[in-house]
Amino acid sequence: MTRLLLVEDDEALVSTLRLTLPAHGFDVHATGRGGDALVLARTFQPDVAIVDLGLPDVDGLDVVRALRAESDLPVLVLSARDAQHDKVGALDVGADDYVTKPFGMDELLARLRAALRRASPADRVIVFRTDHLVIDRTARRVERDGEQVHLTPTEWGVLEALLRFPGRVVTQRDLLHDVWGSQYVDEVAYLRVYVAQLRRKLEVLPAAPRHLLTEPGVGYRFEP
Amino acid sequence: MTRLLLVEDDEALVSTLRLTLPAHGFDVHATGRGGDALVLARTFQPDVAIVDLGLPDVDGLDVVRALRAESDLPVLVLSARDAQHDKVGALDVGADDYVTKPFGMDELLARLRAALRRASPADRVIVFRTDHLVIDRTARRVERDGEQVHLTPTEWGVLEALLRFPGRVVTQRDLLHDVWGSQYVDEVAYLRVYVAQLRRKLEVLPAAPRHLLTEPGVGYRFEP
DNA sequence: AGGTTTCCTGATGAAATCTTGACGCCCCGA
DNA sequence: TCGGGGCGTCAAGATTTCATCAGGAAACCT
Repeated sequence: MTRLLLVEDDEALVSTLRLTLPAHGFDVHATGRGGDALVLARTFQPDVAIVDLGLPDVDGLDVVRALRAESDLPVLVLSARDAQHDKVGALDVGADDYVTKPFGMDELLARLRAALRRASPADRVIVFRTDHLVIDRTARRVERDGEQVHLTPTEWGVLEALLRFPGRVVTQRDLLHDVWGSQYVDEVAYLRVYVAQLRRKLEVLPAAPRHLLTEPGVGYRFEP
Repeated sequence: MTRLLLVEDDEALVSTLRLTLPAHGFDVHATGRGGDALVLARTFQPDVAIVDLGLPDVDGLDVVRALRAESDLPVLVLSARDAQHDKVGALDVGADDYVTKPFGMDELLARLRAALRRASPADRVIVFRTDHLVIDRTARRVERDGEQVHLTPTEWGVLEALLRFPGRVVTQRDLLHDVWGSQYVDEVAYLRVYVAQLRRKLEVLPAAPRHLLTEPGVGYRFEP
C-alpha cells in the first residue's frame, strides 16, 4: 500500500480521492490545513504527497518547500490556475509535477505513478553500458562504438522513458504519456516511428534489434 | 473455494447470493445479526466479508470496525443509501469498497475479486519461483530453466489471472471475465487453447503438467 | 528571410496474434 | 458397449499490430 499525504481544503475533492485512490493501492491521509502538513508527514511517513496551492491558511509553495527540506518525498502540486509562472514556481521549489484542476482521475493516477517511479532507485543510474552503447543520462549523450550519436529531443525522450525500467516492458500508454503528454496516449503510430528511428541510430542491425525490443500488443523494452 | 462471510438481514438478497456465489467459487456463510458476525468470523475464518450497513440490531460500521480490529480481512460494505458521508465513513473505518443497492451480480463479483486481489499477499509477490520457472509480474517476464519465454498479451493475461490465487482454483467464468471481458464468460474453448499454449511454453512435460492444472468442470489452478 | 532540423502523417507490406472449427482422447453413465 | 460431455491439440484464415519510408508542415536557428 502506497502511503499518500493529501493537503487539500476542498472537501468534495478530498472525499472523491478518498473513495477512488484506495482502490488503486493508495492509503490516503488528508488534511485541509497546510500548517498540519509537516507534522503529518513526520508521523505518517508518506511515500508521496499531493499539495493544493490554494490553501486557506498558508501558501502551498511553502508547504512544498518544507516537505522537500526534510526528505526527498515526491510531491505533486494541484492548482486551479494554469499560469505558467505558477508551474515554474512549483517545480522550482521542488515539486515533481503540476496538475491543473479540473483533472481526470486517470491523469492523476498516471502522474502519481510517474512521480513514484522517478523516486525509485532505478532512476538514479546515470550511465548505461552495453556491448556497443554508452548512454549518459545527465549529459544526454549517446555513443555507439565510440562514436557520438545525435538524438533529437523526442528520440531522447523515448529512450529515457525506456531506460527508466531497464529490462522491463514499458507500456505504449506510459511511453506516450511520458513523452507526448496525456492527450496523446493513443497515438501509437508516433511511437513506432521513433522506435524505428532509435533502432536505426543505436542498433547494429536495426532489423534484428538486441536492445530496443518490441512486446507486441503491450509496449517496448530496453534490454541492457 | 473462497470463504465469504455475509452479514445481511434481507432474506431475499441472502438467498440470491447463496444461489449465485457458489457458482463463482465462493463458500458462503450468512448471518442476519451483526452481533454474530465476529463470532462467525473467528470460527469460519472467511477470506472476505460483505456487511450490510442497515442491520436491525447493531450499526454496520461497528461490525466493520470489529472485523478489521482482529484481522486484515477485506470487507465490502453494502448500503441502500448512496450518501457521500456513508461512503466516506465506511472507508475510513477500514472497509475496502462500498456497493450501493441495488447492484448487479457482475458488479458485486468484480468488486469482490478486486477486494481479494488487493488483500491477497499474492498481489505483493512480485516474483514467483518454482523448480523450473521464474515469473516476474512487474517486469512481465517469464523464464523457464533460465531461458526467457515470450508470452502474448492473452497468454500473459491468463497466467496473471491464475497467479492471483496461487494454489487455488479459478473458475473458467472468472478467468474469461478477467481476460476477455464479461461478454465472453461462456467461451470455454478460448481457455482450452490458451492453457494448452501456456503449458507448451511453461511446462517441462506439457502432457503431464505440474503447475497449470485442470480442475474438471470448474476451472484451472496454478500450483507453485 | 533563408536554410536546416525536427515532427507529424499516411501508405504499404510484413509479422504477430487471435479466433474458429475440426478431430481425437478419456471418462462416466446409460 | 455405446454415446455424450469435457478436455487437449492443431492449423488455417481473419484480424490486429508493426516496421519502414518519405513528403510536407512546423519549429528552430542564424
